[in-house]
Amino acid sequence: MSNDTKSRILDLAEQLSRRRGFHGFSYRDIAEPLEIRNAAVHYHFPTKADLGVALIRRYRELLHRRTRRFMAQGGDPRPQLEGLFGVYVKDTLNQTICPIGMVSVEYYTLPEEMRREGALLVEETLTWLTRVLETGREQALLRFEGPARSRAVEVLAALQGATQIERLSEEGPLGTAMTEIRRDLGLEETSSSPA
Amino acid sequence: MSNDTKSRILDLAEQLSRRRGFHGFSYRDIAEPLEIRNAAVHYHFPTKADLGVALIRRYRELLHRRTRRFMAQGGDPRPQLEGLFGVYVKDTLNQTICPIGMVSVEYYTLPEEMRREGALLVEETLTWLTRVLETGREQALLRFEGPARSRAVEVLAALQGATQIERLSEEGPLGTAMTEIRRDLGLEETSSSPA
DNA sequence: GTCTATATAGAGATAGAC
DNA sequence: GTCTATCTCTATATAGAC
Repeated sequence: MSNDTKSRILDLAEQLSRRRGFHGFSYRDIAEPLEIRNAAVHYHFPTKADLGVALIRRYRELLHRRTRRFMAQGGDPRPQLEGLFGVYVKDTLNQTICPIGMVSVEYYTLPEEMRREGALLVEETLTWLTRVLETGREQALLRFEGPARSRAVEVLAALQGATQIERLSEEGPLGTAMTEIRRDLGLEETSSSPA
Repeated sequence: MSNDTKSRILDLAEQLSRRRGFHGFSYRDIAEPLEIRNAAVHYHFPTKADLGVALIRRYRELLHRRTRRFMAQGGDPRPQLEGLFGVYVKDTLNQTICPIGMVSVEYYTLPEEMRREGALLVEETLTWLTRVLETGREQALLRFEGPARSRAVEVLAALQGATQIERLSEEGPLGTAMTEIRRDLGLEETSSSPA
């Protein structure tokens, strides 16, 4: 069915844009592997801006699905945090970066609506992460000073930056950053990611 | 003289690439404001790859000039650290990001030699920053646990990420990140950047 | 919903005169 | 060292048949 084609376009476009940047892939790069024509892609997404907006919007919906339960009824914040780390680890395995980094770097060349979607993604991510950190501190599972929101900003920035630097360094900056973040939050090293 | 043209090309190309990404500007964007022709730019930089490599190499040389004295004979590491912060603050004022972020995000679409230059820039920055942190700890001016190199990775990643997120958030993530970094390093808040 | 065919614009790059 | 002129390629996008 056609809905399937639309999803496959989105899947591929998301991978390509997060690997090569939004201007680093073309309709041809979408059409060829899917064995459809250029015009078929335009049928589903008339302009590239439409495609870009759909991409980020879908990513936001994924975030909502993953965080809804915690936002509604709380719970152990540690798996939430490790889940976030896992997203970035997966990105490095896939040679991708998170959409926030993509939108940030190409910001001034992107259509207005993509910028807005990117801003919403940042806001929603920070709101959730702030809640995770605050809950962890209340439950004495995390230990840190200052506003939880500020910590959330630092953690998000560090994860995003480290995932990008991963491409330019052989020493595993993401793993290093995660270790340091855990340390900053008073989280003892567990099974994964030894220093 | 022609040398002047070459410098002006580099100046403009650096600003454009760090504002819009390396694929976000064209020879035309260089030629027009400088009131020269497309071909004149190609005379100085035959290919865009040549231009990109020259850009990062020049940035590396700037880093060397700024850090040479400290690397040679040490000194107070605090102005070094604040100088680093200042670089990122200036970036947000200029609507630019550091070249590491640019190269990282567009990595898989960039010519091999630009990738290598980016990797060198990261390595040299981390070497210097590690030395700054280590020296600060030895002199009891900074307080943190774990390897200085790991801290350096986290700090660099956080600054890079925060500078990017600055474009997507109104709450001043870079200032927030700097405050948190200072806190993590046991640096008391001084004049600038209140929480 | 997908196709063929094509319009239009812009990119990076080069030849050769001055 | 800079110019005019042009080449080639690729991009996004659209018209209209099936």
